[in-house]
Amino acid sequence: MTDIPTTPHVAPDHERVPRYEPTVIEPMWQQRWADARLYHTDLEDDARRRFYLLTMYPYPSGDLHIGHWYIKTPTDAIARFRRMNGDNVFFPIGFDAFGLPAENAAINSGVHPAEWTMRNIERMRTQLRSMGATFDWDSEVITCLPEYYRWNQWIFLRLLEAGLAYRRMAAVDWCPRDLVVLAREQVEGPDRVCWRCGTQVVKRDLEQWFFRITRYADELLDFDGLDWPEPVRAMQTNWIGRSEGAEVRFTTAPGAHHPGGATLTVFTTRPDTLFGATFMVLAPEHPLVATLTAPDRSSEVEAYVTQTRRRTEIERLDTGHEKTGVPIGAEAINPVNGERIPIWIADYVLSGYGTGAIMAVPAHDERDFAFAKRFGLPTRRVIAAPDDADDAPLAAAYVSKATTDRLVGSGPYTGLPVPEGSARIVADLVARDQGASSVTYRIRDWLVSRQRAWGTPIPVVYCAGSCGIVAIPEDQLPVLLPEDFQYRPEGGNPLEHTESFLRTTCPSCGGPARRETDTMDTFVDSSWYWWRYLAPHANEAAIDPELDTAWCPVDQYTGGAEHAVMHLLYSRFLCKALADLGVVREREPFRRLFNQGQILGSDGERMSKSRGNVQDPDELVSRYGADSVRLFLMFMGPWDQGGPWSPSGIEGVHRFLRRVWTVTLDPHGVEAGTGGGAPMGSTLDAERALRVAAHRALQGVTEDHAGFRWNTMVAKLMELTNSLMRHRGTPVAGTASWDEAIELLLLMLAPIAPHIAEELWSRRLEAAGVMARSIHTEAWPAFDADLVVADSMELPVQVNGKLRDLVPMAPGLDQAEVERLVLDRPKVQANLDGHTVVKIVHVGGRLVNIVIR
RNA sequence: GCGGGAGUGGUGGAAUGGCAGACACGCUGGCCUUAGGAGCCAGUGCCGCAAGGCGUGGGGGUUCGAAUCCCCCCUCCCGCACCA
Repeated sequence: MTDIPTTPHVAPDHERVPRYEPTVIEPMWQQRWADARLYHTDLEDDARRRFYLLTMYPYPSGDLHIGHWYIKTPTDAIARFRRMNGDNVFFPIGFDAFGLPAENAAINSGVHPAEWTMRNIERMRTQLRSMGATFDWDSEVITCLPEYYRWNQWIFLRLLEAGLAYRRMAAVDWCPRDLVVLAREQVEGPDRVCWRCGTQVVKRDLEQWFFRITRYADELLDFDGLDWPEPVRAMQTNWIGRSEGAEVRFTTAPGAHHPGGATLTVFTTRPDTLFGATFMVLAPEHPLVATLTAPDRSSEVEAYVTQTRRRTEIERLDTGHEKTGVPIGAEAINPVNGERIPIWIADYVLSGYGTGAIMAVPAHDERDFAFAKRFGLPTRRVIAAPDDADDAPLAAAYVSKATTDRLVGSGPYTGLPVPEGSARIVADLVARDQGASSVTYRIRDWLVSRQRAWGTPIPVVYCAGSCGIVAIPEDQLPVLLPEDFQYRPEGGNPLEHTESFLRTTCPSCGGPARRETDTMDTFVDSSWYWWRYLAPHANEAAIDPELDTAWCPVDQYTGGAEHAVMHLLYSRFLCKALADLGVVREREPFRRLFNQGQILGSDGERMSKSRGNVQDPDELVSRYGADSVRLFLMFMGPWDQGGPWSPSGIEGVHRFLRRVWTVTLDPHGVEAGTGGGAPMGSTLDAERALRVAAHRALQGVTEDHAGFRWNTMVAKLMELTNSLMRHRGTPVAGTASWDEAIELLLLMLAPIAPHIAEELWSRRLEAAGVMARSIHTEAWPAFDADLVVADSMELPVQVNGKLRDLVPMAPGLDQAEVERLVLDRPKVQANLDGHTVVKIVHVGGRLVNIVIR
């Protein structure tokens, strides 16, 4: 405990107690904290334990909304708590400053994206400061500045060298509204809409830059040692979509129009069903379709391929519609039994997954079953449950993978249990060079090209001579964005029309060359920004290796779950790639991740201007103060849950803070209209009760910090305040015990309601004539273990598990004494009447259960 | 369909094997006020005058004891979805 003397005797005259005016004290303290550089982190300090606390940096839209408060102010409470516990906390902030909204604003209003962005940043800095959060502004990162994006370019070149960045033609998703391609992760929902603007995307064939995230697919599935929420791990795992199975090589049978013998490889997760394959299906885009199609089938096949190409992806992926397809007039030979099966094409087989070809086993696959039924193709059962006959008829596909199932009608494998049969079939295929174990993933390489001007230029040129694609040498970075690009009414990428940018010389041959006009996906910027916070202005390197070693990985990251398969997956990928390149040390960027919930409007709907349910934080701050907003967001429920805004709820926490104010500054006050009702018992007993209340609160609050359980933490502080309020105006007020309780209350309040805690703390210091010092430099107190154990109690007594009585007794009695006291009670006796006591269960002095018959 | 999360008073929620409903909102009554959308006190799960009974989405089970653990089912939210 500290050495603060007893409560100054403020006159119990209400007029003498100043009002709680958060709008006056909050800006004042924010200024003083900034002047004192209270939250600048000395990154070189290795005397204290380091704690890197990161919260997702905002996009500078120009307006901070309540969601920013919901993630950032509790994160600030973590920072403040850890500092009080002696940690050297690094809690930086910056801006994700490239991106489309700035360009859209430029197109609409003519203001340059850089100007729009920097103006918004200026405004948002003020708003962020109004939270009273302890951001270290000295480390601010702004991604649209050359001192940042030149290192995006440097990273790009390293990836290019390592073969982790490449360019290829691909059918990509194009947003017709934003006029950009999108990464697969950025196309959402069954309607295939742009993640940013909600417009339905279309397919286009374009040359694009990719990052080879697929190389890390397996490693990205490993979350070992990471403390991450289950939903995000599940989403990433799902997204990566690892499937184990086998590739099986079929061959084509000779036909009138082709000699046969071509290899057709299929991927299957069910090699155990190979004997049940009754036909084969190729994706309409499969390269062998043209050569295998029989002449008399070609017009129908071509028509189907054309139709497929014309159909939108939505139609094609709609699982509801009836399956379509056509036979191509060729046959494949099943490698296990030499059987000839017909080859079809159908759009339910996707060219981009597996080998773009499947063996169809209608008996054991729902889709194949539906297809076979539609076109009258045969169905052959090859798997049976233990109780089924070998030829039990199938009303639907039997897709069970029960290990007790066995193979039937499968030649030499008949009778084997499924797992063994599967393994034997694959082993035999491998031995005969007709197949191999295989793993397939659903994740695709990360498409990073964007046809936009407000982003990091991709640092390559196209040589007009014979050099081809040439990387800009490292010492010529950054490739600066031109300042004079102009938006054109017809849209498109202005860089394509900016001659000063476009025309350059080839670094290889010195001849004329054209610059790449694609810029990078802004998710590249956000995939490594936390390293840059450590040395935002360093000219020598993107990442300082010593600071990386000292501070990374990030200890705690907080932000929304909406980036589960975008930002959070890209960041893990880039970390692993940079580790392989020797740029950073660790292979995972964020040790512990927390996703807050979403704040809804008071109508329970998503906040939106059109619904008119938006809560403007600035307005709330000017009405209630930042501390009340912070506290309400923490009090409304578990942090990961979010929920609707409640206008009366914030009144409730504001009322609580006023009570804290009153009880601290006016301990002897008595409310008009009450008798000043002194609680029962002696002052000594009351003092002890108050100390017990304070130390129990401290114990609970300390525990709640570990799990970010803000709601119960605030509840405990309310309880303590209620206890103090009950003793206000009694002889207990102003005693040493009272002062201890007040002091603990303020210290516990400091991380979550930093302004009022600081103000009340300073007033107490001043009144006591002690030199001023910030409550935020105080140590987190330790609770007194003797006080938190009960010294008297009411023992709950159950009869057959139902509560029947509460028996007052001293703790520490032995079981015989407890039983005597309990069995003496009339209420207990009444319940035992006419029954036999079978046994009495004692639960560690906390409860007794009498079992009767 | 697959994966994940959740279901408790009028409301937000608390309790993760041991007194269900902490804390707060709202509501009711009272006090005090020139007044108050301020402050203070008391009450508030449901049924019942009471004694008492019932009660954590539904059903079953394990246990001396279940909101909590197990099995089956229902509902809602999120993500993925013809991925072979």
